[in-house]
Amino acid sequence: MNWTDAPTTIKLNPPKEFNYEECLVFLGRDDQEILYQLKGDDIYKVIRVGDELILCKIGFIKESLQVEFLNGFPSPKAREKVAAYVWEWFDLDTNLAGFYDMATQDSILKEVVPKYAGLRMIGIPDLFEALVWAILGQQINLPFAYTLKKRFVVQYGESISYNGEAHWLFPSFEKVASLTVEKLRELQFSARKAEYIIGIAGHMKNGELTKEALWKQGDYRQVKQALIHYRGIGAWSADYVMMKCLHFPNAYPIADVGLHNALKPLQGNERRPTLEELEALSEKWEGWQAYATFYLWRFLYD
DNA sequence: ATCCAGGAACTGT
DNA sequence: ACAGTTCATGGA
Repeated sequence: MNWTDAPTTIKLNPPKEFNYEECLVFLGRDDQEILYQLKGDDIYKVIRVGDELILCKIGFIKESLQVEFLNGFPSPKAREKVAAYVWEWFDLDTNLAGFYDMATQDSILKEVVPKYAGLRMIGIPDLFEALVWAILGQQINLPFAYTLKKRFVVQYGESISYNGEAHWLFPSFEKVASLTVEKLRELQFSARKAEYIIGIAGHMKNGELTKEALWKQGDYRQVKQALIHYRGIGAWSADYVMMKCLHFPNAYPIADVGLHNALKPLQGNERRPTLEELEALSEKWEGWQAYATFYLWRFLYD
């Protein structure tokens, strides 16, 4: 992590392949988003460090990501945690040169990837949030999934007020673990999704399910198996979480409808790609499946 | 009205 | 192992 520290503002120096505007396009893709707000070219987001809720204003000035603290003066340790969070959120550890090289040789990616040069994998650093979002997104349209997320966050998350506006934090797994299915049904969660989410929260509350524990499982296949063993997490959700939260470059949600829909026109087809075609693409994209998928989602948004 | 959503578990063979 | 069924509700 390449950053400079100061009491009220920290600066992150991103790698060469970084385009803030492209990242903003992705961040602004849904106006129902509640876990951050865009105002002009600035991003407002609350980040939790221990018991502290730190409201940050993130912008891009002089080739640096600048994070300004709006509610008080976090300790040096807290500032470092915030820097690490933002660094991870924008996936600034990945060197995209290899991906861009590979894309120039690929008949599909070469039509897509250069258009969004500098777009990073905008992640979900919080594991509970990533798992819940994967479950909420299963088999329902995206606008409705955002509606459910919004209700969930407003009902069970914390917020801090700044200039008359509420800034929300994702609910804690401690709190969600003790909810009942009925309480989530009130938000129009299906009974199944409610069970899955409460169950996942319980596994996180007892400490067994953490990012570190998952990484310790070993390679891609082992981590994926470990995730799938939790009720409510199938192959698609496991890959989604490994892509957006655990930073596996070869995570590949092969059953993803968005991925399929993006590939349709790029392959010149009316039909969706077959499983065989998707597996062949995965081999061509080996080591960069997650970024390929992410850029195809971005393509879909155009 | 009908089909599909950024699927997954459950059931029966 | 594999195929069919059920869950649930909003959008097009």
